[in-house]
Amino acid sequence: MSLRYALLGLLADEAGSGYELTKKFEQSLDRYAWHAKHNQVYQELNRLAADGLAEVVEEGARGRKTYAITEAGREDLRQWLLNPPRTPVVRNEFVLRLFLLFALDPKEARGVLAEYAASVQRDLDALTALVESGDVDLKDGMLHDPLAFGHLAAGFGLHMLPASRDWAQWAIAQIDERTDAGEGPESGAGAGGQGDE
Amino acid sequence: MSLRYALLGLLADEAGSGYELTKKFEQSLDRYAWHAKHNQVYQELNRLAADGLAEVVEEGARGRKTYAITEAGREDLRQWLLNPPRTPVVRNEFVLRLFLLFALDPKEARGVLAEYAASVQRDLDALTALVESGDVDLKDGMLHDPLAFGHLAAGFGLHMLPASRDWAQWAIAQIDERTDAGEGPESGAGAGGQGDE
DNA sequence: AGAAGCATGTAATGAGTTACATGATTTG
DNA sequence: CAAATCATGTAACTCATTACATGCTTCT
Repeated sequence: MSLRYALLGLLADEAGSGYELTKKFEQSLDRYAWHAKHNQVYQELNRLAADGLAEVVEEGARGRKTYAITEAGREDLRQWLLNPPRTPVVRNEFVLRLFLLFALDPKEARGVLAEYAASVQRDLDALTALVESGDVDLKDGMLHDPLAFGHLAAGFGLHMLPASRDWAQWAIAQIDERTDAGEGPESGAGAGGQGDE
Repeated sequence: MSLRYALLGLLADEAGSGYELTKKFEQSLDRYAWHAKHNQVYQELNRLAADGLAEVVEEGARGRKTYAITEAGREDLRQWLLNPPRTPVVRNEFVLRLFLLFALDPKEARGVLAEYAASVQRDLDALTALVESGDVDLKDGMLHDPLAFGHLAAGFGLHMLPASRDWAQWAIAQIDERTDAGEGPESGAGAGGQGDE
C-alpha cells in the first residue's frame, strides 16, 4: 500500500501526470523513502482513479492525463499518516551490504567502507550546494510552507548523510585499530592501510 | 536478489536453520537493512541449496535442517559485496511517512513528528542500555572480529538514531517558527502548540 | 494430557521488475 | 526528416505477504 500513499502524497502537493510523478519520485522519494518505476506508477494511478481517490482533471497531447487528488483521497492519506503501523517495512540494499561486510577480509571491507564514505560525502556536497543555490525550497518554500516537500527531504539528507559518513569512518577506525595496533601484526595486511586517510 | 545475499551473509557468520535465520533477521537486519518473513527464508534456503551456494549439514528433530554456506556461496557473496550496483533499492515506510507530512496541517504534523522523535529516542535508549550491558558484542566480539555482525549494526544505530531524532526536532522547530513567531498569527492554530515540549 | 512454543512448509494473492511496444512532439 | 525525448502502456516473470496447515517437543 505504500506506493499508493506515496502517489497520493505527491498529488496532495500538486496535480501531475504519470510521467511527472515518476520524475518527482526519482528526485525526491527514491533516494531515502520509496522506490518505484514508471509502469508501476501508471498502474497505480489507474487504480487510484478507479477507487475515487484521484481523478483525471486534464487530458493533453499524446494521451497525457493529469491526475489530481480527490477529497476522499486526501482523507485516506490523512488517516494513513495519522495511523502508523507497528512495524514499518524497511529495505535498504546499501545498509544490507554494509552490515554484511564482516564476510570480507578486513582489507577489502575497509576499501568498501572508504568508497561508501566518499560517495556519501559527494552526495552531501551536492546537496549542500543545491540548498545554498536556493534551488531547493529550504529558504523559499518554507516561507509559504514549512513542511514543503523538498524542504523536508533536504533537511533529512543534511542530517542523515553526515551520520552515515561518520559511521563508515568509525567502522574503518575499528578495522585499523585491530589490524594495525591492537593485537600486533599477524598477517600481510598490516602495512599500507594507515597513511591513507 | 538481496534476500539471497542477506541469507548468505548470515550463513557466512555461522550455520543455522531456517528458524534460527528468521530470528537473526528479526534481531539484526530487519530494523535497518532488510525485511523478510519466515516462509520466504525457507524458500530461499531451498533455492540456495539447489544452486550449490549452501548445503544441509545436519538434520535434527522435527525436520530441522541446519544450513552452511559453501565455498561457491562464499565467493558469490564476496563478488556481490565488492560490486555494488549504481542504484541500490531503498524502501522505508517510516521515512516515506515523514516526507509526506506536508499533507497534514501543521498541528497534526507536529504531533506525528514529536511521536516519532520520542520513539527514536526510546530505541536509542534501549540500544545504549544493550551496548552497555555487554550483551551485544561491541566490546567482546570486536576482540576477535572488528566487523562482527552485532557490532556493525549497533554502531550504525548509535550513529543514525540520534541523527533522525535531531531531524525530527529540527522539523518541529521549523513548524513552530512558522506557526508561532514567523509571520504572526494568521489562523486558529497559533495557540496551544507552544508549551507542549 | 494440554498448552506453549519450536520448526517447517504450501497456496493464493499482491507488489515490483524486466522487457517489449507504440506513437506523439520537439529540436536540429 | 531524423533523432531525441515525451508519454503511456502490456505481458511475463520474480519477489514478497497473508493465510493456512502440520506435527514435534518441552513444560506444567
